[in-house]
Amino acid sequence: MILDEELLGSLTDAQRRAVTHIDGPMLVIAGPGSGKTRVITHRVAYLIRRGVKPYHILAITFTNKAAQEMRNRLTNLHIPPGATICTFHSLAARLLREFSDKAGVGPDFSIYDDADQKAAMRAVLKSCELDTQSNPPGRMLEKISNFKNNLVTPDNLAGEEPEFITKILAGIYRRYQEYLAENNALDFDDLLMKLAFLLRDDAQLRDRLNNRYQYVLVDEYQDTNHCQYQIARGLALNHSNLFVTGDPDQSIYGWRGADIHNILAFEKDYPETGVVRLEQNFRSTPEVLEAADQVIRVNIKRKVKDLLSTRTSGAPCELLHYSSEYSEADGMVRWIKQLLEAGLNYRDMAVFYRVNSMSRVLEEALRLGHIPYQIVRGLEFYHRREIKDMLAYLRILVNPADQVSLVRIINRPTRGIGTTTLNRLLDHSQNTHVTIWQVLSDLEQVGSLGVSARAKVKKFVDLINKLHTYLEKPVAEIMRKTYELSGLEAIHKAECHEEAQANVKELISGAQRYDQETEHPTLSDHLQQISLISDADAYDMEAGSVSLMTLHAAKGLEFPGVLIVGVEDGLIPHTRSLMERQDVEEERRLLFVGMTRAKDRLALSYAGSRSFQGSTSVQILSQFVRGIPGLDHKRGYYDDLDYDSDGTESMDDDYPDETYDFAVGQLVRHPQLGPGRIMEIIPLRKGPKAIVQFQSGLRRTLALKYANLEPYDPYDY
DNA sequence: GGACTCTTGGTTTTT
DNA sequence: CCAAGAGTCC
Repeated sequence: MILDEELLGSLTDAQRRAVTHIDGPMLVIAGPGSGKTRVITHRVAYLIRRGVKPYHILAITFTNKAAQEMRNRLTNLHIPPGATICTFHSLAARLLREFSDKAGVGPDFSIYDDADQKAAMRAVLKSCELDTQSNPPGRMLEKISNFKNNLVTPDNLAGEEPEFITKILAGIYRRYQEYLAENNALDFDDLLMKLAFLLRDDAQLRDRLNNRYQYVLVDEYQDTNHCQYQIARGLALNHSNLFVTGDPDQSIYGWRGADIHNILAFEKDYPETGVVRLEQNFRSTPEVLEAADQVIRVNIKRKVKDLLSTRTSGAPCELLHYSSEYSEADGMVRWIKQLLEAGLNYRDMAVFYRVNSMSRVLEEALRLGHIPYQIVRGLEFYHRREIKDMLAYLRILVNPADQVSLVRIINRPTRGIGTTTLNRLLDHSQNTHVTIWQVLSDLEQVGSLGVSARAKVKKFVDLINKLHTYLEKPVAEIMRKTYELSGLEAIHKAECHEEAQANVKELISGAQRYDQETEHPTLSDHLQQISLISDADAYDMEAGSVSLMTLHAAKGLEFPGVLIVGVEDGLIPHTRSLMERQDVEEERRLLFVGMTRAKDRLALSYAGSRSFQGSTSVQILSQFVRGIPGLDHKRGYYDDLDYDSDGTESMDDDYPDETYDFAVGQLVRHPQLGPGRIMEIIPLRKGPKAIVQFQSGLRRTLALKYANLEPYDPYDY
């Protein structure tokens, strides 16, 4: 224990209490910039120094990137390796692979991404003779995803609701699951669901895993969904050494099934819980925190928490106003140059936006301004055609049952196998209940096939068989051979498609890195890892460039200078969250997360007009920011359109500085009408009126002055 | 069987 | 406005 001081010396009392907590459940409510990552890392280090074997520790992070970083930090602390540090999804993939017999899948299962899922769903709808017009695959999948996130199986569903629509959906869900099983494939949600079921139903396996992972740590617990909740619970059932950290104010994945109640109710779920609050913020200036607090404080569903900056006063936060997204983009370039002059490096700056589509205009401006930048979108690479083609070939090598991948490349490059031939093969497979690969291997059985078609298919089968012989080689080598022998390389060369060649090269060097870093590299394992890569994983801290990313991807990062663009109604909060999900609070949290990434300089910008899907619409400043004090409201410089013809400013007339006691989206109680939610606030000269949607279904417009509304909180803490 | 054009639809966030 | 899917023509 002599070593402890060296490890703990730099920590605050609260951090130290969290790090040194030994047995039993522990909840760390950690505000932004409170050193949460540090606490988790140090805790892992502390446990190991106390004699806990590294392989008894499981730390679950939100992204692969975060896992990688934690591993690096531990190495820097001279902690011996061996702890399992990964995301929920990679953990699930790993365990399902290890216990594939119990999970009812082949160990080399494919992991289907969005596009694969859609292809699978199309095939299912086709086999059910349903058209994709009235049954959009995307919507079906969204519903199915929700079911899976809540551990609802087709069987549960069939019994539950007798409604016609649900019945059809249950049938499709069932067929979809069967189809995936036939393909030896799992989608993202399956990974979690299968593991959760395994932990629930197989006590022997659960005990074994409880024994293996005696200390379980979960980061970003506020963004866990029901599946993940059950997995965490199952893993810690016997020892209760469950250590979770999170911040309810930073829960931004509700739309994906994340349930903020998991963290809010942790103390109830685990009565023995020790709780530590980390409220000091070491990251941001008081100015940044004050602005961020103004945004978040309006939320109802939260535990009130002060953000206490440990830093001295800095620059005021700016609010920049432009006429259009183009002048906003120019403004961004000027903002970057200003910060550069003030002594920051490009890598110290980041620009966040609500939707990916906003990056285009920004990119153009950056290129024009000769500013180095990186767009943090790791998935983009894997969505490219040439990469998907390569991966489809590789998947078939390890998982011949994978029809989705097979269909993708059986005629790519074109080898004369058209839709007719393909359909004959698929039909035969389905009618005789023989896997597609067996059908291909025994073409004589398919009577409907002509001689020439048969020869062409045979050639394809020979190709795959040939590639099979390389399967024991290093992964990079298999890829090289695949690229060459499949003919993909030839068509890329013939088409002078240099970008495609470069991308495949990049894919191969990724494999090379994997080969070197991994103890027992296999193609199958590498493919599964690739499937679980996320956008955020692409962020390169070392690069000397300005980072551009969505607000979601910004989670967990920090930058000396942050600019958030498009702070407008309709974007933050997004129109769709206002319409459908009634979850305006999550949008508020999203902006809060973005703002609290800033260490020293924070700027928000908005444009008076923005073109969107071809048409231009008038935009106004986000309701989240309207009227909050402490923001230095400026027009974008050089932005002629922002000035009236006489040169005077008129902005204050457009956006009254009024502050309301109530906000859109807020839950309120009316003395007579009961609980409801504020849908809209209309500023009038006589005072603001609110449109309130009551729980009873009634919708009324009330003058706030007279309505006697009071804040309503359905959740008691 | 394959390449090309036309149409339609879609508003976000992602493991 | 732009991409994916459907339809059309060779």
